[in-house]
Amino acid sequence: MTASRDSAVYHHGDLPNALLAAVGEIVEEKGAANVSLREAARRAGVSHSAPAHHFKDKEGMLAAFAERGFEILRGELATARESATGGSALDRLAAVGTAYVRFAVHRTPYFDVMFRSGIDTPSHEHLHARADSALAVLMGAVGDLISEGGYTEVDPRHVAVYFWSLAHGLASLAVDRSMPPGLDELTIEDYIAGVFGMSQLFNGTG
Amino acid sequence: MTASRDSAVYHHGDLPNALLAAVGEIVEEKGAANVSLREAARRAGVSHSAPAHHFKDKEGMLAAFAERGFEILRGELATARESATGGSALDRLAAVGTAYVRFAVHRTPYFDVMFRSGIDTPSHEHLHARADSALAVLMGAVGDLISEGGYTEVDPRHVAVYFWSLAHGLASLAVDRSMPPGLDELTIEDYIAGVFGMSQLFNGTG
DNA sequence: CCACGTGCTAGACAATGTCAAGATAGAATC
DNA sequence: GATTCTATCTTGACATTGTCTAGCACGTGG
Repeated sequence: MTASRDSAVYHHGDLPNALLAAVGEIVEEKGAANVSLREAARRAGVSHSAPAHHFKDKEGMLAAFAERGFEILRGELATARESATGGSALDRLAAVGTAYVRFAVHRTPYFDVMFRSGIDTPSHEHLHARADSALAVLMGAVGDLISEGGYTEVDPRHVAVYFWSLAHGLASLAVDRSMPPGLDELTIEDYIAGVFGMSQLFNGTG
Repeated sequence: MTASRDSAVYHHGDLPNALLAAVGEIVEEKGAANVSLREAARRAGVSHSAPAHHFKDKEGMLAAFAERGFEILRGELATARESATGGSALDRLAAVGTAYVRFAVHRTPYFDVMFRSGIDTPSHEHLHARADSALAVLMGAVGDLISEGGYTEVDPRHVAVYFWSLAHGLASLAVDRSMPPGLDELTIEDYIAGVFGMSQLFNGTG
């Protein structure tokens, strides 16, 4: 309310949010590789070097955007896990994996910046923490499976990486729309169901 | 021999290759996001706009580099598949998946440009063909599994996407060095063995 | 009413992608 | 062997970008 005077307001009011919103638009329109500080500034209606005051540099702005993405992802993974409380640990794990892929598909700009914009996550402390926090939901579901299923012969770390690989891989393929040739006739949802359904084969061991 | 006179040779002799080699160096040193036409030209010892003559534009150069990557990948996948001829179809599939991940780990610059540089693969006809060609090896191994194992209740397309997701996901995580927190004590090879070993659970169905 | 700091602007610089125009050398043609 | 021809590369220019330095605007506290 305060900051919507016209155009030449000196103090924007909420520039960081406006800039991150602009980043989202740009990624959607032109891809993560074509985000620029100046374009974001233009869309927010501020001068070309205003962004530098809130984010250290270009990578800083992308990191802030990615941070927000990890927060959302964490929320969606947690929701999925909880809403599958009734089922088995495997069901819950599949639900988390499904939510992961859906996040990538429905919030592609976030996914792109988070994983394929070339930003070095570990070097951004805050971002790194948020990423771990989102991942912790998956790890928790894996922990459930291990303890509940009594998989004594399987290394829990392998199970964790297995599910994350599956989810992340399917998400990447889906976002790239690079399904194997002749296989793009099925919808993403079909593949999600198929791929995570295949993980149900875990029941075979014990 | 002919083109290694000194520096000021007008006709380089093999500029395209020299440029692509330079791209490989740059990606390794500064990441795929920081490749530039001019830097590549500098390393090849030619003028700043020489690359444009061989590759339409920056994306064209990256596409050519990615093309080369898909050729190598195809070769390594095919070799893996053949060298596991003795084993079961599932063994062969795991061997192909393993080779995929190893390619990503050992030839990271290629993998980065192929999958995370933001180039739009489908829009580059030649590149698209090479990508499909590499993928065909995986698809072939999946076909073997289906026909040999008699999996009547499973959609072959799901199996294909399942294995590709697994391989591509693990490859991405490995390249990003973003194993779940506390899980980076195992080597990539451990995880490759663990993850594809877990696929052996397929034997449970049939 | 005046310092004062936060939030932004203004101007400059080197680097980049891309385009237009020209130079150079080796092959083709006669 | 001289003359076109063509692929290959150079030079110069321009708009755009990231980043740096300096300065301006405005609300707050004295």
